[in-house]
Amino acid sequence: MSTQAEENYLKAIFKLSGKEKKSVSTNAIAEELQTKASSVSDMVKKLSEKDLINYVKYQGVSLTSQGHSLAVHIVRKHRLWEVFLVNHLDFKWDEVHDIAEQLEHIKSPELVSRLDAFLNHPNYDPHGDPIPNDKGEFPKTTAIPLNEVQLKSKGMVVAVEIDEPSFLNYLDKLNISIGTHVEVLELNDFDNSIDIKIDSVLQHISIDVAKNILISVS
Amino acid sequence: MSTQAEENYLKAIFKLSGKEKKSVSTNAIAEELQTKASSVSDMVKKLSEKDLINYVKYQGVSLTSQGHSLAVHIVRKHRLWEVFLVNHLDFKWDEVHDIAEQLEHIKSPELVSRLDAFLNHPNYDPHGDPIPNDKGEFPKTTAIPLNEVQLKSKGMVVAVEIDEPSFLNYLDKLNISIGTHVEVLELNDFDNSIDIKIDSVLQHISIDVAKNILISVS
DNA sequence: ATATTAATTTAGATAAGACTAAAAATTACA
DNA sequence: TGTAATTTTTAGTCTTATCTAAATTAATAT
Repeated sequence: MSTQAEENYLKAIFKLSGKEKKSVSTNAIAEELQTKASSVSDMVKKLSEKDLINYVKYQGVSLTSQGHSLAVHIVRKHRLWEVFLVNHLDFKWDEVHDIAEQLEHIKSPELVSRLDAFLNHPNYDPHGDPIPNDKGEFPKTTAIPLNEVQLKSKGMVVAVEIDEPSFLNYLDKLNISIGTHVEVLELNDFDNSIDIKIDSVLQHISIDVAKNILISVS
Repeated sequence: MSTQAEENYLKAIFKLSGKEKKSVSTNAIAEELQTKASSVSDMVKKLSEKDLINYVKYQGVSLTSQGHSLAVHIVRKHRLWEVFLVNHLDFKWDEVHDIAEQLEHIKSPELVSRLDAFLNHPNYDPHGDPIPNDKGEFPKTTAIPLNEVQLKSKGMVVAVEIDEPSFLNYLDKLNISIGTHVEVLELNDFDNSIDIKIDSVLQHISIDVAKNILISVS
Protein backbone atom coordinates (compact mmCIF):
# COMPACT_ATOMS: atom_id res chain seq x y z
CA MET A 1 0.00 0.00 0.00
CA SER A 2 1.17 3.45 -0.90
CA THR A 3 1.29 6.39 1.49
CA GLN A 4 0.13 9.88 0.57
CA ALA A 5 3.73 11.05 0.44
CA GLU A 6 4.67 8.28 -1.97
CA GLU A 7 1.67 9.06 -4.14
CA ASN A 8 2.62 12.72 -4.28
CA TYR A 9 6.12 11.84 -5.38
CA LEU A 10 4.82 9.53 -8.10
CA LYS A 11 2.45 12.20 -9.31
CA ALA A 12 5.25 14.77 -9.41
CA ILE A 13 7.52 12.42 -11.34
CA PHE A 14 4.69 11.63 -13.74
CA LYS A 15 4.06 15.31 -14.35
CA LEU A 16 7.74 16.19 -14.81
CA SER A 17 8.41 13.23 -17.13
CA GLY A 18 6.08 14.75 -19.71
CA LYS A 19 4.77 12.69 -22.57
CA GLU A 20 8.31 12.05 -23.73
CA LYS A 21 8.74 10.13 -20.45
CA LYS A 22 12.09 11.80 -19.89
CA SER A 23 14.15 11.09 -16.82
CA VAL A 24 13.53 13.46 -13.90
CA SER A 25 16.18 15.05 -11.68
CA THR A 26 16.20 15.12 -7.90
CA ASN A 27 16.20 18.89 -7.88
CA ALA A 28 13.22 19.12 -10.23
CA ILE A 29 11.19 16.88 -7.92
CA ALA A 30 12.25 18.92 -4.90
CA GLU A 31 11.16 22.09 -6.67
CA GLU A 32 7.83 20.61 -7.75
CA LEU A 33 7.02 19.35 -4.25
CA GLN A 34 8.45 22.33 -2.40
CA THR A 35 10.83 20.16 -0.42
CA LYS A 36 14.58 19.58 -0.12
CA ALA A 37 16.73 17.58 -2.49
CA SER A 38 17.93 15.43 0.40
CA SER A 39 14.36 14.45 1.22
CA VAL A 40 13.84 13.50 -2.40
CA SER A 41 17.00 11.43 -2.34
CA ASP A 42 15.60 9.46 0.60
CA MET A 43 12.23 8.94 -0.97
CA VAL A 44 13.41 7.85 -4.41
CA LYS A 45 15.42 5.15 -2.72
CA LYS A 46 12.27 3.84 -1.09
CA LEU A 47 10.19 4.07 -4.27
CA SER A 48 12.93 2.28 -6.13
CA GLU A 49 12.95 -0.55 -3.60
CA LYS A 50 9.21 -0.86 -4.11
CA ASP A 51 9.80 -1.08 -7.88
CA LEU A 52 7.74 2.00 -8.55
CA ILE A 53 10.59 3.93 -10.18
CA ASN A 54 13.88 3.22 -11.92
CA TYR A 55 16.66 4.91 -10.08
CA VAL A 56 20.42 5.00 -10.60
CA LYS A 57 22.34 7.28 -8.30
CA TYR A 58 23.10 10.69 -9.79
CA GLN A 59 21.13 9.87 -12.91
CA GLY A 60 17.56 10.87 -12.20
CA VAL A 61 14.47 8.70 -12.06
CA SER A 62 11.72 7.38 -14.29
CA LEU A 63 8.51 5.53 -13.50
CA THR A 64 8.29 1.76 -13.85
CA SER A 65 5.09 0.51 -15.47
CA GLN A 66 3.79 -0.20 -11.99
CA GLY A 67 4.66 3.30 -10.80
CA HIS A 68 3.22 4.79 -13.95
CA SER A 69 -0.09 3.07 -13.51
CA LEU A 70 -0.28 4.13 -9.87
CA ALA A 71 0.48 7.74 -10.81
CA VAL A 72 -2.14 7.73 -13.56
CA HIS A 73 -4.66 6.33 -11.14
CA ILE A 74 -4.05 9.21 -8.74
CA VAL A 75 -4.43 11.68 -11.60
CA ARG A 76 -7.67 9.96 -12.58
CA LYS A 77 -9.04 10.34 -9.07
CA HIS A 78 -7.93 13.96 -8.82
CA ARG A 79 -9.66 14.93 -12.04
CA LEU A 80 -12.85 12.97 -11.36
CA TRP A 81 -13.19 14.71 -8.00
CA GLU A 82 -12.66 18.08 -9.68
CA VAL A 83 -15.53 17.33 -12.03
CA PHE A 84 -17.71 16.44 -9.07
CA LEU A 85 -16.81 19.60 -7.20
CA VAL A 86 -17.49 21.90 -10.14
CA ASN A 87 -20.46 20.18 -11.76
CA HIS A 88 -22.34 19.12 -8.65
CA LEU A 89 -21.16 21.29 -5.76
CA ASP A 90 -20.91 24.49 -7.82
CA PHE A 91 -17.30 25.25 -7.05
CA LYS A 92 -15.43 27.53 -9.47
CA TRP A 93 -12.58 26.09 -11.50
CA ASP A 94 -10.02 27.97 -9.43
CA GLU A 95 -11.28 26.58 -6.11
CA VAL A 96 -11.05 22.85 -6.62
CA HIS A 97 -7.39 22.00 -6.92
CA ASP A 98 -6.49 21.92 -3.24
CA ILE A 99 -9.56 19.95 -2.25
CA ALA A 100 -8.93 17.43 -5.02
CA GLU A 101 -5.34 17.10 -3.77
CA GLN A 102 -6.83 15.64 -0.61
CA LEU A 103 -9.59 13.59 -2.20
CA GLU A 104 -7.24 11.93 -4.68
CA HIS A 105 -5.71 9.89 -1.84
CA ILE A 106 -8.95 8.22 -0.77
CA LYS A 107 -8.50 4.51 -1.30
CA SER A 108 -11.51 2.66 -2.65
CA PRO A 109 -11.65 1.25 -6.18
CA GLU A 110 -15.41 0.90 -5.84
CA LEU A 111 -15.74 4.57 -4.97
CA VAL A 112 -13.78 5.62 -8.05
CA SER A 113 -15.80 3.54 -10.44
CA ARG A 114 -19.10 4.64 -8.94
CA LEU A 115 -18.05 8.28 -8.93
CA ASP A 116 -17.01 7.93 -12.57
CA ALA A 117 -20.43 6.48 -13.44
CA PHE A 118 -22.24 9.15 -11.41
CA LEU A 119 -20.38 11.82 -13.40
CA ASN A 120 -21.21 10.05 -16.69
CA HIS A 121 -17.64 8.99 -17.43
CA PRO A 122 -16.26 12.45 -18.17
CA ASN A 123 -13.28 12.74 -20.53
CA TYR A 124 -12.03 16.10 -19.29
CA ASP A 125 -11.83 17.90 -15.96
CA PRO A 126 -12.88 21.54 -15.39
CA HIS A 127 -9.48 22.74 -16.63
CA GLY A 128 -9.76 20.70 -19.80
CA ASP A 129 -7.25 18.12 -18.63
CA PRO A 130 -7.90 14.63 -19.96
CA ILE A 131 -9.18 12.02 -17.49
CA PRO A 132 -7.65 8.56 -17.95
CA ASN A 133 -10.09 5.64 -17.90
CA ASP A 134 -9.86 2.78 -15.40
CA LYS A 135 -7.27 1.07 -17.59
CA GLY A 136 -5.11 4.20 -17.47
CA GLU A 137 -5.71 5.24 -21.07
CA PHE A 138 -6.05 8.97 -21.78
CA PRO A 139 -8.53 10.32 -24.32
CA LYS A 140 -6.45 11.65 -27.20
CA THR A 141 -6.28 15.37 -27.65
CA THR A 142 -4.89 17.40 -30.52
CA ALA A 143 -4.83 20.80 -28.89
CA ILE A 144 -1.85 23.14 -29.25
CA PRO A 145 -0.68 26.05 -27.11
CA LEU A 146 -2.18 29.41 -28.09
CA ASN A 147 1.28 30.83 -28.85
CA GLU A 148 1.73 28.18 -31.58
CA VAL A 149 -1.56 28.88 -33.32
CA GLN A 150 -1.10 30.32 -36.82
CA LEU A 151 -1.85 34.00 -37.27
CA LYS A 152 -5.34 34.84 -38.51
CA SER A 153 -6.72 31.42 -37.54
CA LYS A 154 -9.55 30.67 -35.15
CA GLY A 155 -9.96 28.07 -32.49
CA MET A 156 -11.50 27.15 -29.19
CA VAL A 157 -9.96 26.96 -25.73
CA VAL A 158 -10.03 23.32 -24.67
CA ALA A 159 -7.69 23.26 -21.69
CA VAL A 160 -5.31 25.22 -19.50
CA GLU A 161 -1.97 23.94 -18.30
CA ILE A 162 -1.85 25.64 -14.89
CA ASP A 163 -4.41 25.12 -12.15
CA GLU A 164 -3.27 27.86 -9.80
CA PRO A 165 -6.01 30.28 -8.72
CA SER A 166 -3.94 33.34 -9.66
CA PHE A 167 -3.66 32.14 -13.26
CA LEU A 168 -7.29 31.02 -13.47
CA ASN A 169 -8.56 34.27 -12.01
CA TYR A 170 -6.59 36.18 -14.60
CA LEU A 171 -8.23 34.15 -17.34
CA ASP A 172 -11.64 34.86 -15.78
CA LYS A 173 -10.85 38.54 -16.03
CA LEU A 174 -10.02 38.12 -19.73
CA ASN A 175 -13.28 36.18 -20.21
CA ILE A 176 -11.33 33.11 -21.16
CA SER A 177 -12.71 29.74 -20.11
CA ILE A 178 -13.00 26.24 -21.55
CA GLY A 179 -15.04 26.55 -24.76
CA THR A 180 -14.19 30.18 -25.42
CA HIS A 181 -13.67 30.98 -29.11
CA VAL A 182 -10.53 32.94 -29.93
CA GLU A 183 -8.98 34.39 -33.01
CA VAL A 184 -5.27 35.02 -33.14
CA LEU A 185 -4.65 38.37 -34.77
CA GLU A 186 -1.08 39.39 -34.42
CA LEU A 187 2.27 38.65 -32.83
CA ASN A 188 4.18 41.58 -31.37
CA ASP A 189 7.81 40.71 -31.83
CA PHE A 190 9.27 43.27 -29.45
CA ASP A 191 7.73 41.65 -26.35
CA ASN A 192 6.41 38.36 -27.73
CA SER A 193 2.88 39.33 -26.77
CA ILE A 194 -0.14 38.27 -28.78
CA ASP A 195 -3.25 40.11 -29.92
CA ILE A 196 -6.35 37.98 -29.82
CA LYS A 197 -10.06 38.50 -30.28
CA ILE A 198 -12.52 37.08 -27.74
CA ASP A 199 -16.27 37.66 -28.21
CA SER A 200 -15.30 40.34 -30.73
CA VAL A 201 -13.27 42.12 -28.05
CA LEU A 202 -9.58 42.68 -28.55
CA GLN A 203 -7.25 41.35 -25.88
CA HIS A 204 -3.54 41.48 -25.43
CA ILE A 205 -1.83 38.58 -23.68
CA SER A 206 1.75 37.71 -22.86
CA ILE A 207 3.55 34.73 -24.29
CA ASP A 208 3.71 33.15 -20.83
CA VAL A 209 -0.04 33.20 -20.57
CA ALA A 210 -0.53 32.03 -24.16
CA LYS A 211 1.76 29.04 -23.66
CA ASN A 212 -0.58 27.70 -21.01
CA ILE A 213 -3.81 27.96 -22.98
CA LEU A 214 -4.51 24.99 -25.22
CA ILE A 215 -6.45 25.54 -28.41
CA SER A 216 -8.29 23.27 -30.76
CA VAL A 217 -7.88 24.95 -34.12
CA SER A 218 -11.01 25.05 -36.28
CA MET B 1 -4.34 21.90 12.64
CA SER B 2 -5.35 18.41 13.65
CA THR B 3 -3.85 15.23 12.23
CA GLN B 4 -5.93 12.23 11.26
CA ALA B 5 -4.66 10.34 14.27
CA GLU B 6 -5.73 13.13 16.60
CA GLU B 7 -9.13 13.30 14.97
CA ASN B 8 -9.63 9.58 15.40
CA TYR B 9 -8.81 9.83 19.09
CA LEU B 10 -11.23 12.70 19.58
CA LYS B 11 -13.94 10.80 17.77
CA ALA B 12 -13.33 7.72 19.93
CA ILE B 13 -13.45 9.78 23.13
CA PHE B 14 -16.63 11.47 21.94
CA LYS B 15 -18.26 8.13 21.24
CA LEU B 16 -17.18 6.57 24.53
CA SER B 17 -18.22 9.59 26.59
CA GLY B 18 -21.85 8.97 25.66
CA LYS B 19 -24.48 11.62 26.16
CA GLU B 20 -23.71 11.65 29.86
CA LYS B 21 -20.25 12.96 28.89
CA LYS B 22 -18.61 10.58 31.29
CA SER B 23 -14.87 10.40 31.68
CA VAL B 24 -13.16 7.85 29.42
CA SER B 25 -10.39 5.45 30.44
CA THR B 26 -7.13 4.88 28.62
CA ASN B 27 -7.97 1.21 28.16
CA ALA B 28 -11.38 1.96 26.68
CA ILE B 29 -9.81 4.24 24.09
CA ALA B 30 -7.19 1.63 23.27
CA GLU B 31 -9.90 -0.99 22.81
CA GLU B 32 -12.02 1.33 20.63
CA LEU B 33 -9.09 2.25 18.39
CA GLN B 34 -7.52 -1.21 18.38
CA THR B 35 -4.26 0.10 19.71
CA LYS B 36 -2.18 -0.20 22.89
CA ALA B 37 -2.78 1.63 26.15
CA SER B 38 0.74 3.03 26.02
CA SER B 39 0.06 4.64 22.67
CA VAL B 40 -3.09 6.17 24.09
CA SER B 41 -1.13 7.51 27.04
CA ASP B 42 1.21 9.29 24.64
CA MET B 43 -1.59 10.72 22.57
CA VAL B 44 -3.76 12.00 25.39
CA LYS B 45 -0.79 13.96 26.63
CA LYS B 46 -0.56 15.67 23.27
CA LEU B 47 -4.29 16.33 23.01
CA SER B 48 -4.25 17.74 26.50
CA GLU B 49 -1.42 20.12 25.62
CA LYS B 50 -3.52 21.27 22.67
CA ASP B 51 -6.43 21.89 25.05
CA LEU B 52 -8.65 19.44 23.22
CA ILE B 53 -9.18 17.20 26.24
CA ASN B 54 -9.03 17.43 30.02
CA TYR B 55 -6.53 14.95 31.31
CA VAL B 56 -5.29 14.16 34.80
CA LYS B 57 -2.94 11.22 35.07
CA TYR B 58 -4.62 7.97 36.04
CA GLN B 59 -8.04 9.62 35.96
CA GLY B 60 -9.27 9.27 32.40
CA VAL B 61 -10.09 12.01 29.91
CA SER B 62 -12.99 14.17 28.81
CA LEU B 63 -13.35 16.53 25.86
CA THR B 64 -12.94 20.27 26.30
CA SER B 65 -15.51 22.37 24.47
CA GLN B 66 -12.94 22.88 21.76
CA GLY B 67 -12.29 19.13 21.51
CA HIS B 68 -15.98 18.40 21.59
CA SER B 69 -16.72 20.72 18.73
CA LEU B 70 -13.90 19.27 16.67
CA ALA B 71 -15.15 15.72 17.34
CA VAL B 72 -18.71 16.65 16.41
CA HIS B 73 -17.46 18.22 13.23
CA ILE B 74 -15.72 14.98 12.23
CA VAL B 75 -18.90 13.05 12.99
CA ARG B 76 -20.84 15.53 10.85
CA LYS B 77 -18.51 15.00 7.93
CA HIS B 78 -18.56 11.23 8.33
CA ARG B 79 -22.35 11.07 8.26
CA LEU B 80 -22.77 13.55 5.41
CA TRP B 81 -20.41 11.52 3.27
CA GLU B 82 -22.33 8.36 4.12
CA VAL B 83 -25.50 10.00 2.86
CA PHE B 84 -23.73 10.95 -0.35
CA LEU B 85 -22.37 7.45 -0.87
CA VAL B 86 -25.72 5.75 -0.32
CA ASN B 87 -28.09 8.25 -1.91
CA HIS B 88 -26.01 9.28 -4.89
CA LEU B 89 -23.46 6.56 -5.54
CA ASP B 90 -25.79 3.66 -4.75
CA PHE B 91 -23.66 2.07 -2.07
CA LYS B 92 -25.41 -0.22 0.42
CA TRP B 93 -25.58 0.83 4.06
CA ASP B 94 -23.04 -1.83 5.03
CA GLU B 95 -20.44 -0.63 2.50
CA VAL B 96 -19.98 2.99 3.42
CA HIS B 97 -18.41 3.07 6.86
CA ASP B 98 -14.79 2.47 5.87
CA ILE B 99 -14.90 4.92 2.98
CA ALA B 100 -16.48 7.59 5.19
CA GLU B 101 -13.70 6.96 7.73
CA GLN B 102 -11.34 8.30 5.10
CA LEU B 103 -13.51 11.08 3.73
CA GLU B 104 -14.23 12.51 7.18
CA HIS B 105 -10.65 13.77 7.38
CA ILE B 106 -10.82 15.95 4.27
CA LYS B 107 -10.28 19.52 5.39
CA SER B 108 -12.43 22.14 3.67
CA PRO B 109 -15.25 23.99 5.43
CA GLU B 110 -16.58 25.09 2.06
CA LEU B 111 -16.76 21.49 0.88
CA VAL B 112 -18.76 20.44 3.94
CA SER B 113 -21.30 23.21 3.60
CA ARG B 114 -21.73 22.65 -0.13
CA LEU B 115 -22.03 18.90 0.31
CA ASP B 116 -24.63 19.48 3.03
CA ALA B 117 -26.62 21.72 0.68
CA PHE B 118 -26.25 19.26 -2.21
CA LEU B 119 -27.70 16.54 0.03
CA ASN B 120 -30.55 18.84 1.12
CA HIS B 121 -29.36 19.22 4.71
CA PRO B 122 -30.11 15.68 5.81
CA ASN B 123 -30.88 15.04 9.50
CA TYR B 124 -29.94 11.37 9.56
CA ASP B 125 -27.37 9.17 7.91
CA PRO B 126 -28.13 5.80 6.24
CA HIS B 127 -27.91 4.07 9.62
CA GLY B 128 -30.35 6.52 11.16
CA ASP B 129 -27.65 8.31 13.13
CA PRO B 130 -28.34 12.01 13.65
CA ILE B 131 -26.22 14.49 11.68
CA PRO B 132 -25.18 17.58 13.65
CA ASN B 133 -25.62 20.91 11.89
CA ASP B 134 -22.75 23.30 11.24
CA LYS B 135 -23.11 24.69 14.75
CA GLY B 136 -22.68 21.20 16.18
CA GLU B 137 -26.30 20.77 17.27
CA PHE B 138 -27.86 17.33 16.85
CA PRO B 139 -31.47 16.89 15.76
CA LYS B 140 -33.31 15.52 18.75
CA THR B 141 -34.46 11.95 18.63
CA THR B 142 -36.73 10.04 20.97
CA ALA B 143 -36.03 6.54 19.80
CA ILE B 144 -35.50 3.69 22.26
CA PRO B 145 -33.74 0.35 21.86
CA LEU B 146 -35.98 -2.44 20.61
CA ASN B 147 -35.40 -4.45 23.78
CA GLU B 148 -36.98 -1.65 25.83
CA VAL B 149 -40.12 -1.39 23.74
CA GLN B 150 -43.26 -2.45 25.61
CA LEU B 151 -44.80 -5.77 24.73
CA LYS B 152 -47.62 -5.68 22.18
CA SER B 153 -46.68 -2.20 20.96
CA LYS B 154 -45.71 -1.20 17.44
CA GLY B 155 -43.02 1.06 16.14
CA MET B 156 -40.66 1.86 13.33
CA VAL B 157 -36.92 1.26 13.03
CA VAL B 158 -35.24 4.66 12.93
CA ALA B 159 -31.60 3.82 13.55
CA VAL B 160 -29.05 1.15 14.30
CA GLU B 161 -26.22 1.52 16.77
CA ILE B 162 -23.58 -0.59 15.04
CA ASP B 163 -22.24 0.09 11.54
CA GLU B 164 -20.28 -3.12 11.06
CA PRO B 165 -21.12 -4.99 7.85
CA SER B 166 -21.65 -8.28 9.72
CA PHE B 167 -24.38 -6.72 11.84
CA LEU B 168 -25.97 -4.83 8.96
CA ASN B 169 -25.96 -7.89 6.73
CA TYR B 170 -27.72 -9.83 9.43
CA LEU B 171 -30.41 -7.15 9.58
CA ASP B 172 -30.75 -7.32 5.80
CA LYS B 173 -31.40 -11.03 6.14
CA LEU B 174 -34.13 -10.30 8.69
CA ASN B 175 -35.61 -7.68 6.33
CA ILE B 176 -34.89 -4.98 8.88
CA SER B 177 -33.88 -1.56 7.61
CA ILE B 178 -34.52 2.06 8.49
CA GLY B 179 -38.26 2.63 8.21
CA THR B 180 -39.25 -0.99 8.80
CA HIS B 181 -42.39 -1.39 10.93
CA VAL B 182 -42.08 -3.85 13.79
CA GLU B 183 -44.40 -5.18 16.44
CA VAL B 184 -42.95 -6.58 19.65
CA LEU B 185 -44.83 -9.75 20.53
CA GLU B 186 -43.14 -11.52 23.34
CA LEU B 187 -40.11 -11.73 25.57
CA ASN B 188 -38.60 -15.15 26.16
CA ASP B 189 -37.22 -15.02 29.66
CA PHE B 190 -35.03 -18.09 29.43
CA ASP B 191 -32.67 -16.60 26.82
CA ASN B 192 -33.77 -12.96 26.75
CA SER B 193 -34.71 -13.29 23.12
CA ILE B 194 -37.59 -11.36 21.59
CA ASP B 195 -40.36 -12.36 19.21
CA ILE B 196 -41.20 -9.63 16.72
CA LYS B 197 -43.39 -9.29 13.67
CA ILE B 198 -42.00 -7.71 10.48
CA ASP B 199 -44.20 -7.39 7.41
CA SER B 200 -46.52 -9.87 9.12
CA VAL B 201 -43.67 -12.40 9.35
CA LEU B 202 -42.59 -13.65 12.73
CA GLN B 203 -38.92 -13.20 13.63
CA HIS B 204 -36.90 -14.19 16.62
CA ILE B 205 -33.98 -11.98 17.62
CA SER B 206 -31.48 -11.99 20.43
CA ILE B 207 -31.26 -9.30 23.08
CA ASP B 208 -27.84 -8.26 21.75
CA VAL B 209 -29.32 -7.54 18.36
CA ALA B 210 -32.40 -5.84 19.82
CA LYS B 211 -30.30 -3.51 21.95
CA ASN B 212 -28.76 -2.05 18.80
CA ILE B 213 -31.96 -1.37 16.91
CA LEU B 214 -33.60 1.95 17.77
CA ILE B 215 -37.37 2.23 17.54
CA SER B 216 -39.73 5.14 17.37
CA VAL B 217 -42.83 3.85 19.12
CA SER B 218 -46.13 4.69 17.44
C1' DA C 1 43.17 18.67 -17.79
C1' DT C 2 42.19 20.64 -13.77
C1' DA C 3 39.74 23.81 -10.87
C1' DT C 4 35.45 25.57 -9.77
C1' DT C 5 30.57 25.22 -9.47
C1' DA C 6 26.38 22.74 -9.29
C1' DA C 7 23.78 18.71 -8.30
C1' DT C 8 23.21 14.82 -5.55
C1' DT C 9 23.81 11.84 -1.78
C1' DT C 10 25.04 10.64 3.00
C1' DA C 11 25.12 11.36 7.93
C1' DG C 12 22.94 12.69 11.78
C1' DA C 13 18.65 14.99 14.03
C1' DT C 14 13.87 15.71 14.78
C1' DA C 15 8.83 14.89 15.22
C1' DA C 16 4.70 11.96 14.96
C1' DG C 17 2.77 7.84 16.11
C1' DA C 18 3.13 3.35 17.14
C1' DC C 19 5.17 -0.77 19.89
C1' DT C 20 7.22 -3.83 24.05
C1' DA C 21 8.65 -4.29 28.56
C1' DA C 22 9.00 -2.51 32.95
C1' DA C 23 7.64 0.62 36.66
C1' DA C 24 4.24 3.06 39.21
C1' DA C 25 -0.35 4.12 40.70
C1' DT C 26 -4.91 2.70 41.57
C1' DT C 27 -8.48 -0.53 42.71
C1' DA C 28 -10.16 -4.75 44.58
C1' DC C 29 -10.72 -7.90 48.14
C1' DA C 30 -9.51 -11.07 51.70
C1' DT D 1 -5.51 -2.66 56.11
C1' DG D 2 -2.28 -4.80 53.42
C1' DT D 3 -1.46 -7.62 49.48
C1' DA D 4 -2.86 -8.98 44.77
C1' DA D 5 -4.64 -7.78 40.45
C1' DT D 6 -5.51 -4.34 37.22
C1' DT D 7 -4.79 -0.07 34.99
C1' DT D 8 -1.92 3.44 33.56
C1' DT D 9 2.33 5.56 32.68
C1' DT D 10 7.26 5.71 31.54
C1' DA D 11 11.39 4.36 29.17
C1' DG D 12 13.36 2.90 25.24
C1' DT D 13 12.92 1.40 20.25
C1' DC D 14 11.05 1.57 15.49
C1' DT D 15 9.28 3.57 11.09
C1' DT D 16 8.09 7.37 8.09
C1' DA D 17 9.10 11.62 6.38
C1' DT D 18 11.28 15.55 6.98
C1' DC D 19 15.43 18.76 7.81
C1' DT D 20 20.56 20.81 7.95
C1' DA D 21 25.21 20.29 7.15
C1' DA D 22 28.81 17.86 5.16
C1' DA D 23 30.69 14.89 1.67
C1' DT D 24 30.75 13.15 -2.83
C1' DT D 25 29.92 12.99 -7.78
C1' DA D 26 29.05 15.25 -12.10
C1' DA D 27 29.22 19.23 -15.10
C1' DT D 28 31.41 23.52 -16.67
C1' DA D 29 34.85 26.64 -17.71
C1' DT D 30 39.20 28.21 -18.08
